[in-house]
Amino acid sequence: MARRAPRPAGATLPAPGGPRRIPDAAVARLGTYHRVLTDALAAGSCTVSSEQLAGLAGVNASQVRKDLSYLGPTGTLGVGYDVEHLLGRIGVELGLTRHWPVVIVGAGNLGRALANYRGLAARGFVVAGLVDADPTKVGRTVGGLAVEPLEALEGLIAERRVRIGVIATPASAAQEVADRLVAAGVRAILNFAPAPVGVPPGVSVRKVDLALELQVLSYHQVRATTRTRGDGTHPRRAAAPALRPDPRGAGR
Amino acid sequence: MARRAPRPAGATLPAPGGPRRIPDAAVARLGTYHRVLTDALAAGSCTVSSEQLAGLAGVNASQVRKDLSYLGPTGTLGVGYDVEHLLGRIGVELGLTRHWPVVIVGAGNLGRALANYRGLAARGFVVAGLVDADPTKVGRTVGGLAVEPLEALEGLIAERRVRIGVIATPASAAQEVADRLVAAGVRAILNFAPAPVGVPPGVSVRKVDLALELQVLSYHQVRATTRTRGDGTHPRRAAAPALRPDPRGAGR
DNA sequence: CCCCCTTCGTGAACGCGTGCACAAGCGGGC
DNA sequence: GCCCGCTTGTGCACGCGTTCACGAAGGGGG
Repeated sequence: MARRAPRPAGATLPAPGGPRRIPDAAVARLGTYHRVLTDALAAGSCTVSSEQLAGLAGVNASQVRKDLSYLGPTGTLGVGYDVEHLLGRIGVELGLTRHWPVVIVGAGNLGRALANYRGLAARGFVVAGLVDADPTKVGRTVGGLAVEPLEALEGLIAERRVRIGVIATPASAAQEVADRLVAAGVRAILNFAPAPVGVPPGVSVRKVDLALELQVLSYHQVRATTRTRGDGTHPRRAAAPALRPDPRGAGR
Repeated sequence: MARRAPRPAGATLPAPGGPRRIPDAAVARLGTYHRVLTDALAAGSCTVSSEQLAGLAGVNASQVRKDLSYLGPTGTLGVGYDVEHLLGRIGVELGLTRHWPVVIVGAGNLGRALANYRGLAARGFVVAGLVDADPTKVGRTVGGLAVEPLEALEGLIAERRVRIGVIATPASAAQEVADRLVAAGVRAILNFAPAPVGVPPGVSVRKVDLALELQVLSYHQVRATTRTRGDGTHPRRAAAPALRPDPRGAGR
């Protein structure tokens, strides 16, 4: 096959009149902005500047402006951003204005914790089903929801219009569960199992691996101790996400 | 436009005898390799090629080789990597050979799930303490561990040599907890609270926000539906992490 | 009515992470 | 003993994400 794709001309330019596509990293930050803006609105703020918002979200002010620019012109030039308007704008773009039925596969520690977690419902993610392969877990009630057998997965997805699935099973079952989710119509998967899942194009997957996060921290500790400031001028920016002290903690 | 720094000779080499620093993204993948290699060893494999390992971990083969090259020469040229040797090498670098006492702050749904999670202990992360500010939760036993009052945090960290802290509290308490953790000697924090925490230099922080992950998926769904492939040639690589089918699923 | 201060939006540069292609080198077969 | 195939390790280029710096524009004070 052609060595090195000849770089199709125009690939850089997305589409002249097409709607902007927002990079994942920016989408994640927009979600953060949405949360802190909700708090700010409750606290009585009508407008915020990019600098204020940056302080609340723990990022750079330039970053805030660039992220918000993906939404089109949303701010007033000498004033800042209207909190209410901005919340609406982000909500529409991220789909937070509607309800997203979610199915959780696996009623273990993590699955149950997620089913109980209020933070999900607060952002429009309704746990429409919780299934488990273990018959002894079926029927138990978790967070006002009965655990259903794994066999009910497909019917449940179709009936309740589920578009997002959460895999909270052991690694060995992850791929099979993913296949069934996709076959049943799920288009987005959040995978907590420590195993990679392959999905066909058009399906989104995001992976969260708790042990992996701790391993990265562990590595930082090993580095910090084995070479206790032996060479480096500064300990790298391994930490300290450039967050200024900010006297008042996010309005708690 | 070659103003681009003329590449000072020797600048590429960090330090002749100095240990190489590994980017966080690579460290995370090394953790994944460690896990799949453990499985492979149990399954009887003595050596693996970068291509095999890539298939198991769900990444590119080049990526595997580049990541492993951070560890120094670890492979045999015509054969591949010795599984046992590689496991040892990664384990040392990531600090998986020792035990890391961990304290979990917040005995809510998530905190309890983490305390029960066996995947942590399997990688050397021992939950040395579980504390909560709510008096009604103190004394309850979770995963063979009694919930202790928040006041016991400092003593517990000092006594059990805790270096890693996990914040599983509401957002409003996150910064205060982080400050106390750092003051008590914790050098690495895993933050599950949906709020940014500021720490002094030298302390590592990683953040996991469950609702945020779902919001990113939600955004993908919104985009996929509002513009049902009306323009893009391909749906972007929004998903499909370049994982080839790979007939034999990771041992399942 | 004019001027200055504030603040957004964005073009450009920098650095990082990712993927490709190739040279170097080891092991097995004949 | 020699050759051939397989696999590692790495230089290189591309694209993305982040940050800086500046032009444009609106509001308030004199």
